[in-house]
Amino acid sequence: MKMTQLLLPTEREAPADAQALSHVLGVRAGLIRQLGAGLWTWLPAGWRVHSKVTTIIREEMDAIGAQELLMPIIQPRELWQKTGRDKIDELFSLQDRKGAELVLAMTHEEAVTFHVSQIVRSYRDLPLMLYHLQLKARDEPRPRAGVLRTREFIMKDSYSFDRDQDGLEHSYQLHIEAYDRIFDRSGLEWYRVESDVGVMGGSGAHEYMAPCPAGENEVALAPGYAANVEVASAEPAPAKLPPRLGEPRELPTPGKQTIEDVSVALELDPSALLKAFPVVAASGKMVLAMVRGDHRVNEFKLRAALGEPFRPATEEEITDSLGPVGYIGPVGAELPVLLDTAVADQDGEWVVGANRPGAHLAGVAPGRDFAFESADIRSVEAGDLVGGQPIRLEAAIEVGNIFKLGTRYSEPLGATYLDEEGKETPIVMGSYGIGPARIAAAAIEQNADEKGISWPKSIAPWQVELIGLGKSGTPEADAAEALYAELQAAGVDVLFDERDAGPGEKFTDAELLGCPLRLTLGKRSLESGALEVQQRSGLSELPAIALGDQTVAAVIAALAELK
RNA sequence: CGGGGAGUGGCGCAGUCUGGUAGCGCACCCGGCUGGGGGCCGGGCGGUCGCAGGUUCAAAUCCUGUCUCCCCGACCA
Repeated sequence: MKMTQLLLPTEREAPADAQALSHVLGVRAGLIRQLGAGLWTWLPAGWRVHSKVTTIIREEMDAIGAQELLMPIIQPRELWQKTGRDKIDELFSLQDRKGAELVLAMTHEEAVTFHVSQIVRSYRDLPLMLYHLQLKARDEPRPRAGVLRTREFIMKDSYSFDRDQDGLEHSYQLHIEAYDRIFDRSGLEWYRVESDVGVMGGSGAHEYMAPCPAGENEVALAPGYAANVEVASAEPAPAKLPPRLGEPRELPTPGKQTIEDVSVALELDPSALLKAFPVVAASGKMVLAMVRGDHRVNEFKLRAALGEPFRPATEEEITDSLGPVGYIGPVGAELPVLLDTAVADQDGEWVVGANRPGAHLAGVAPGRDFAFESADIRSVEAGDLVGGQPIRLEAAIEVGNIFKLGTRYSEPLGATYLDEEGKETPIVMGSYGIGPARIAAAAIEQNADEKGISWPKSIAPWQVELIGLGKSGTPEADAAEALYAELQAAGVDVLFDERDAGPGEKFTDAELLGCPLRLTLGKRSLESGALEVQQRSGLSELPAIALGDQTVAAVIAALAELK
């Protein structure tokens, strides 16, 4: 591609409202432009990146025997009513001219299951894996960070259909292998982490996380361990408890309602206090969840422990059933107490609210002074141990997820088959997503420097950028033109900057755009008889390549050396 | 949805408080010079100041309403 024919609107300055690196550089390098909130156009160079990512995805999905198809984004609402997903706030809704209710698909479980339910009749038709690359639309409450969280985006989603749980495990394992290869080949640093299965149930899920500063998620990492903080479990540092009292003793704490205030007033470490978190479950049951004062309740874990969604209790509910907000505790409470394992597993006495204004109880021992059930309901903290190793927390963006659905969709949509005994059985499903745009954005975030982007070779818009110096008609410009033609003929993925512009402008743009290998041909090159070669990563100079019969072969060899 | 901020030429911004001929840098167009890190000289094009209504002799500027976008949080299969 010749630069003069390319729509590549590079910008010297960052858009004023951009924060995330992938947003700033995506716009400055001329890859993407915004149309509205969470609505982005991929310009030619950016679309090349996107296409390279989707090509890798297709190759690896095909390699595990998945078949590509294409399903509509506009779908009858009725289908979504059958699975109950028509209630989701993020679902875009519309009507046609006849008033028929339609939705814009957020994913395609309903559609693919609908088809499979009609087509698949026998156990002989299974297993089956289907995928497509299609737009998803989500009415996000808050799109942000350029292309990282948008209202419309292309997603690769695949679906597996098996006879039973064992079959699902196998399909799931195939996807793990394919996904590992996809993210490796895309040049990302990534982790496969355990994730929350969410309210939809299912028997297991993993997320693929790419660490980057603009990431919206946090992952807990230790040698041999990686999990979304939503589900991560680790061993906490022990609470720093004062000497035992042997029985509860009331202490006056007027005006001290927060963990911090109470711990300062009593001269205790926050871990010596228990934090009470009253919640009301969807069924109406009220529960007093308790964690250590220095810990935080993890909503995902708590929901899992309760077995149903919940909301925090209102101030009125708290006052009616316990005591004044700021002084509530488990002793004498009429509510079931759900105590975090970090507390339940340590023998000792803690400080809790006395359920009376201006008072706390010290010397309270779980079990002796109040009954409880225990569960892991706290969020891990940096420094907690897993297998004796401290964990660290890192921001990351979710670039893919894999999910064991079970019969969540096959049952409501009637996707069944007849087994060997002629018995009607629901199909066991899995679903697997990847966001190519997020892969591109994560690659920018992970590899950028102060000059611009530094693409992994596999997904760079072009692998090579050839910069021709000197205005057209000069010998050096002619030589550059000739070299470009030879590179093209040899199948090299090359962008040729033959603009009538100054060298500074060309170099700066090349560094912004971030093609892995830069070739420079100017008057100086003709004098020395060699082409200058620089790799974008680290901006380090590589050995010059002699101009002549072997130039193209040498360029291809230099390219092969790059990661 | 709560909090904060912003809409003035393609981009980045000033001007708004204190109403009086719409400006600057970059980009763009023409001519010339320069030609290995966004170079120089000269001449140009381009904006009903987000939108609607109001106040006024006069509104980018004051008032009312409204739309859009961004950031933090909530939310997020």
